[in-house]
This record gives sequence, structure tokens and C-alpha cells, in this order.
Amino acid sequence: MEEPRKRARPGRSPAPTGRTSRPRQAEVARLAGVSQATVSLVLGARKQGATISEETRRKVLDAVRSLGYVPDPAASRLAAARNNLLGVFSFTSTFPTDVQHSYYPFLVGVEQEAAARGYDLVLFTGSSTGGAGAAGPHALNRVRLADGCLFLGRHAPADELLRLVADGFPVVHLGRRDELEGLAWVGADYVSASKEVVSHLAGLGHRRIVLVREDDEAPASTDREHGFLKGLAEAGLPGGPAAVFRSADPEHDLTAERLRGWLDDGVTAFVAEETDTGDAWRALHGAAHFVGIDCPRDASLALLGSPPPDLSDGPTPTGFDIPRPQLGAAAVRMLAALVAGEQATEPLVACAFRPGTTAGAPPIHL
Amino acid sequence: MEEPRKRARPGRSPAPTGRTSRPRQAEVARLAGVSQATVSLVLGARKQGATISEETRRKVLDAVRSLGYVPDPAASRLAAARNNLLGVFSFTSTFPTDVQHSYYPFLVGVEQEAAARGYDLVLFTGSSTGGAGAAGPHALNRVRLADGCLFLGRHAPADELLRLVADGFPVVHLGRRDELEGLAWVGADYVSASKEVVSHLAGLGHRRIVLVREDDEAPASTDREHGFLKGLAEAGLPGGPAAVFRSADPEHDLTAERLRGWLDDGVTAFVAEETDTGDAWRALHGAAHFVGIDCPRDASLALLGSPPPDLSDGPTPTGFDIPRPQLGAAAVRMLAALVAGEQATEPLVACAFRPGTTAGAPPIHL
DNA sequence: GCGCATTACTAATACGCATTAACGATCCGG
DNA sequence: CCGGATCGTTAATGCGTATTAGTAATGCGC
Repeated sequence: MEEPRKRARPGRSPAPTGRTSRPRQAEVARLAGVSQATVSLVLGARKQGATISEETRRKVLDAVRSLGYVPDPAASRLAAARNNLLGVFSFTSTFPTDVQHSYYPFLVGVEQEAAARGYDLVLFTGSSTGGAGAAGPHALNRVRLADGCLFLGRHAPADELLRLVADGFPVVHLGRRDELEGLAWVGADYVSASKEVVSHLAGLGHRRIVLVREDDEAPASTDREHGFLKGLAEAGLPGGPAAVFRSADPEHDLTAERLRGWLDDGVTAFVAEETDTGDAWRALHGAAHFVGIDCPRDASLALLGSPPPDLSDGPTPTGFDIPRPQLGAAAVRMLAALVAGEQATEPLVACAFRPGTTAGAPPIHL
Repeated sequence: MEEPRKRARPGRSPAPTGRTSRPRQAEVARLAGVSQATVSLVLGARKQGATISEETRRKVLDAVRSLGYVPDPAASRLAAARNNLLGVFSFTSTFPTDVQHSYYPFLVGVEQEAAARGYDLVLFTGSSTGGAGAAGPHALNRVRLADGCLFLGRHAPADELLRLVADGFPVVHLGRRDELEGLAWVGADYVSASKEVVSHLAGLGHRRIVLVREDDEAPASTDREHGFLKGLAEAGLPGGPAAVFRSADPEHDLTAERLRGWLDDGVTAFVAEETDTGDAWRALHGAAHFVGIDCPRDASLALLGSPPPDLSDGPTPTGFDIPRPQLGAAAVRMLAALVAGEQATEPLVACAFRPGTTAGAPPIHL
């Protein structure tokens, strides 16, 4: 008996659609009179030595056109064992309603670089309570669906991150993170950039310069101080504790009296760090205004970063810009390298010096 | 003969990486002491009658957690299931350097709604100018990796889009697009919103109202005019061509004389459409200012949309806001419905009326 | 003409997961 | 205690493409 055995085919039940589904390589092959493998070889521009005659190539391509064949990316990626997907994880929403605090500028670079390298991006948010994330303790595991993952912000739980790294999953953190052993990261080179600002001031003739910073231990802060002091040393200027004013609440502590005191002591330039809040710069800016300083005639100001939005109207502060798009791009480069099993690339990205209008030559004392 | 044939494995060369690769269902199965099929059954919450003992389920889930297993989206997709991924594709950069032109506000809603429904988002980087796989005539094809795809902006090539639709791939376009037969879209309900603005003005007592619009045929423009006229009709006010001022260059054509003419004719309220450039509103605003109109005392102004960035400082114009996040959310809802094989959901999203400060009662003629 | 290299192609997998027929075990009624 | 029903699990297969070993055909040198 030849009867179509009930046993038949396990596997999927194709639910024999009358609809002509879109063509497969097999159908192209049939039409061109070649094998499916040949179709694959013609279409995939292998670097390998597989040689195809011009005649065959033409037949295949004709068949492809006439059938309107388009490859199935799911199958390609499965067979090639690569998804060409990079994850982007942010613990807070990737697209917060408040644009100010968003990762937008980074994403500009991330998207560009990923596109240039042929990767697509999978967006994950730790904040998503419902649904996919199943925001349990293992929420981070979801990112394993990508070939590697980029982390934005410092809210990702350290242990989970390290677990991924330990498992050999390619991970890059955007923002310095050397307290986590083995975690790859990219960050802005605040040391060099801060040093450059000080060098600029020194070059203008300033001999006493004070740094105003907030009272925390974030690498972003200590790096700036480090660069600041390095710049002083390199210019042969006095460093030491007196050169750094550190306060948990600069807006309150940086009084007019204190500012006048510095001026009387011969300080001619002030440098503030940039922070989330922008408090250091706001305090410095406010005190200088209150005392009636004509900047840069009476004294010079510089900002190690960009001004907070509420002060972005004023004169452009001398300082440097954090190249956020470039940081994003650098992170993608490093991640792509890790995915490819290569060495991590350079983690530090240079900041761009911003001349601005708040620094000039020191006043001449007669 | 049973000998282990040298012929061995064609197919891929696994390139035996020492690196622990991402775990597969097979490894989960081994760890749990069950078969791969069982793992699949446990993970995929089939409606089918496959019954799994609580004991086994627990063992499998434990193994999944301990290995950090996550299903491979490509494989899931290929096996004719779904991978809980929704695509987002924009032909221009999704994160342009110029924030003004970005899709950002839409993405806020897209992300939220997708997360709420348990989908992850894949950002297909279609913008790639140069570089690897992204560009090319079949760039759109990549989206087939996801369960469905959202398209932003009107630059996606129509033929490719329709091809996807024809193949039964779920697609939703954000922004009205009825010139493409069969393409699902969501858009703002400009007709109702414009009508509401007119009703508001009529309610304040205005009897003659003029619409200033640019000279194009975009649905966004014609919808507004349609709603405007509908509003007039409903209030029993005179419509007709005289009520609409249409100009390719309103800033040039909307002269002070013309404005005075309208005022002399008893027009007490003016409405401008919002466009990319914001020219209509800018022209109206400028002319009114030039003529010395005290708004809303001498005449009322309204804007069918939001003001351009350069005019966002002035008084809040009466009009409506385009609910971009809601549009994004609505698009995801519709896409999810299509993916589930259901009917498309409501394509129109209501705009929010914005009272503003530029409209008031008409001046009293003695 | 025989070995050997080269060319042009095909056969046979494998990728990771979902699906389903089939199978062993247990339970039940008669 | 035997046939059938039910439950829980597995073996076997397919999705569509990429890869590679193998092979038939041809060319080349001597």
C-alpha cells in the first residue's frame, strides 16, 4: 500500500496554504536548473574560493528577479550563527519624557556606528515593569538575545553585569566603570581635557587658578581634579589643597566673601566641574555675578564640561564639550570588536576644547 | 557499516570556541535531565494539550535561570513561531543630530506600549549612509526578522513596503498613508481637532474666521482645511473660498494691507495651519504684529498644531497639540493586533485642545 | 593516455527551536 | 488481568540558508 501514512510528518504542520508563499532558494534553484546550494553561493558574495561560471550566475540572478526572491533574514542569521543585533540597555527608560536627562546624544552615535557596521539595535529597558522584561532579579538576562550589549547609565546591578561578562557575553558600559573587574567600558578623557583647559588659562597668563568641585567620589569628578592638578603642575603653577575648593553644597558655601578673598589672594581664574546638577558652575557663575565681576576682564572662568540647560543662554563658557555621539560610536566599535572575539578597542575618547568667551588674559596689576 | 565515517559533518564548522557560547535549549535540557522538546514545551506556553508535570516544569525553569538561557530570536522565528520582537524602521536616521526633526516624541510612546505588551524593540538602522549591510535596495527586508514592523517617516520606498504587506508581514506606518493600498497606518485626527478649534472660536462669538494655509496637497493640510470648514458649517458661519487664504509663500503674500482688508471686512479671528516650516503661523503672527494688533483684544489667532521652535517663546497659541507619544502607542497597539492576526485597531488619535492665550472674545463694534 | 590540478557544481549536513506522532507508564472498568 | 484511556515525555522532523566535503568534467604536461 502506498497510502500516505498517517504517521507522516512530525515537525510543523504547514497548514497547506493555498497562498503562494514567497519563493525560497529551492524554487529559484529549480527555475534556474541548479541546486539550492548554488543559489546560495551566487547570492552570498563569498570571499571564499567558490567559483561560479558567468553563465550559471546569470541564470540564477534571472530566476531571482523573475520570482522576486528575497532572502529570509531569520534563516540567514540562524545559519550564519550571527544575529547582527546589538543590545542597548538602559535601566531608566531609553526615551524618558524629560528629554534633558535622556541618552539621546549618545544614541545618535550609537545608531550611526551600528548602521555603518551592519548591526541592528535591540532596545531594552530595565524600567519596563510589565511584559517582556519580567523585571525580576534576572531581568538583565534578556539582553542575551543580542550578540552583545551596551549599557547606559550606572544603574545596572553590578552582580548581574559581571555574571554576563563571566559567561563570555560581550558587554560594554558607556561611562567609566573600572571598579568592576573585567567590565569593558568607554568614557570621556576628562583628565586630558581638564588639563588642556588649565594649560589654556596658564597660556593666557593666569598664575593662580582655583577649581570648584562638588563633594563626591565619582570618577568623572576625580578625573577632572586630577587633570586640573596635572595642568597646574605642567605649567609650573602651585597646586595643593588650596587650589581646590570642594563643597557638598557649592551654591551655599561659595559666598561672595570667599570669592573676594580669592581675588585678593591673586587668584585670577576659576574652574568649575560639570555635574548632573550643574551646581558647581551655577554657584561660581552666581557668585561672580553677585560680586560684580566683569568676565573675562576682571577674572576668567572655565567649565570642565557643558553648562546646564538653564544657563545655556549666557555667554559660552570656556571649557570642553563631551563628545557624546563619539562616545556612543566608540562604545559600538568596542562592542563589535568583542563580539568578533577581538581585543577591546581604545576606551578613552578625547573631548573637544571649547574656546568660549569667559576666559581671557588676567587683569594687569599696576 | 557503522564506522564513524570520515565524511563527517559538512555544514558549518563550529570553530570549537573555548568560550562558553550562549546556552541552547539542549543544554538546559541536559542540566534538567529532560529532552530538548520538553524544554521547548515548558517555555512556550502552548495552548495545546501538552501537559507537563509541575516537577518537570520546575526543574526546567531552574535550569533556565541558572544558565541564563534566552531563546534565539532567529531560530524562534524560523520555526514559524514568533520572537516577541517589533521592528522600528526609519529611512532617515532615527536619532538625527538635529533633535528637532527626530522621531523621539513618538518613540516615547512606542517604547512604553511595546514594553507594556511584552515586546522588545528592534531598531533597524536603515539610515546607514555608507557602510555595511544596511543600505541597498533590499534594506527593508531585514525587518522580517521581527514579528512586525513600524515605519516612521514617509521616505520608505513604497514598493518595498507594499511587498512586505503583500507577503502578509505585519506593517504599520506612523502617519497617514492612504495612497498606499492595504498599508495600515495611524495618524492624528486633524479634522476633528481643527473643527474643535473653530467651534471654540465660534463659541467665543467670532462670526468671520479666516484660515491661512500653505499651498500643498499633503493630507495633513487638507485635513485641517476640511475640519476648519466643517467647524464653520457646524456653527452656521460662512465658509467658501473666501474663508481660506492659500499661498505658496505666506510670509511674502500675507501683507499688512491684506490683513487690514480682512479686519475691515469684519474678520475677527485667524487660524493658521502647522507645517514643517511653520511658515503659515509665522506669517500670520508677523503680519498681526506689524499691523499692531493687540491679541486677543483686537483679534484672535489660533494655530492648528504647535508653534515652530523659534516662536515657542511667545504667548501660547490657542490650538491643539499633536499627541506624539499617544500616536506611537497607538501604532504599537495596531501592530500588535496585526501580529496576532486580528483586525487593525482605530487609526485616528485625537489631538488635545490647547486653550492658549491668543484667542478671546471678538472686539465689540459700537 | 595517465596522473594531477583546476573548475564548477551538488549532496549532505547544521544552525536552534517548535511541533506532533508515538511510546512507556499508570490507571480504570469489567 | 486485559483492553483501552490518560498522562508525561521523547524522537523525529521541518523551517530556509550557509558551509564544506566530495565529485564530475575538463585541461595540462609529459
